Amino acid sequence: MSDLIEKSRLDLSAYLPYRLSILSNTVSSAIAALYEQKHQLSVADWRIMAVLGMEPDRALTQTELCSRTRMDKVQVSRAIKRLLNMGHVDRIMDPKDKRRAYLTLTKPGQRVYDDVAPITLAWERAFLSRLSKADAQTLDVMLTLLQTIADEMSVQKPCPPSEP
Amino acid sequence: MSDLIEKSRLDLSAYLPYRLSILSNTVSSAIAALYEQKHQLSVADWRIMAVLGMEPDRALTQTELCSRTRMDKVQVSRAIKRLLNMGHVDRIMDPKDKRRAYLTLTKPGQRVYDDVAPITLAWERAFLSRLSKADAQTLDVMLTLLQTIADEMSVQKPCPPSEP
DNA sequence: CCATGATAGTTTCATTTGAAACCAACTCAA
DNA sequence: TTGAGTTGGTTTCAAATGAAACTATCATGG
Repeated sequence: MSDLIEKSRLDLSAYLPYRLSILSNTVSSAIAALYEQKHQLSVADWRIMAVLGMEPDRALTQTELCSRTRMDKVQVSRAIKRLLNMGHVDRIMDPKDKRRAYLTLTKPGQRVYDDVAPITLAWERAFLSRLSKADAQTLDVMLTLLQTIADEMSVQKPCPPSEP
Repeated sequence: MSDLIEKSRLDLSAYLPYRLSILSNTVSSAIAALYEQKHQLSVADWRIMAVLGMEPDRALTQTELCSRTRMDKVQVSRAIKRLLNMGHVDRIMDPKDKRRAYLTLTKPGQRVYDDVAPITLAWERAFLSRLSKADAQTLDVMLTLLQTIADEMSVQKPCPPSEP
């Protein structure tokens, strides 16, 4: 039997961070398989498109995309470059601030979005349908809680050695 | 309110695979921070050491390490190379089958293991202590279930076009 | 105005990664 | 035997990644 609490020996297969990592990878790659080959999109590319497609009327800057996707600005910059080349997104300069540009999906980009989004949602729905309604709700609450804890426990960066 | 079941619009922040990915990354990097700088170990390196340290008496081949860590053979090969250079693992040829070699932790490797393993376990314990005992058990069961579902849903590779 | 510093985003460069090719050793059937 | 196919593990090469440096623009205090 397995008990997550009382453990004193490190067994990878029972180790929470490892299990989370395996689970996340399994899920991510199963879903990526649904769009990667078909539309030549990387996970980063699709994340950008997913956010842009969510509110088609609202244009976002790269900085906003960073926080929405939790990717860093270099990743976002490169994904945008690819998406521009593929003609999936459009970029218009902010006339008020020439550093910024607003990004939206193009018509073809919208079509890709309209193809992929339902597929990924269907996957999620199929996945969750394997759980009871109660379990699905528990999972939802649990994930939120776990993320909160993880965030709090990440903040503890080692103090820099005090300067004399 | 959030309901994992009834969704028809893709909202990344409520999307299970995305949430899993963020959570896993948050946890992994928090833990990696505990040993990466201190011992110059990558996550792959540490996984190998964790498995080798678990049963110090038993020597494992790289192939066995692959399945225990769920890393592929290239990753394992490179991690082993680094660990050999650092003097943390020892490799002895199988006299019966010259392709194989058995790997174990060296004395210094053991010392590193004995330093790191308790730290990572302590992190996990601290994390889990934020949950009620009941929640921790629920989490354990849930993770096992989710992994089973994810595995099943991954198998469905597209059928190769039938040959005439 | 101008200097200083912050912001938005890009590029560079060294390192890491992944896939596929590769090598060497083994098995087994003819 | 031997030679066709496997298995265990490594190398190669091109593409992905990350950190840090860089460009360009804006904001602000003097």
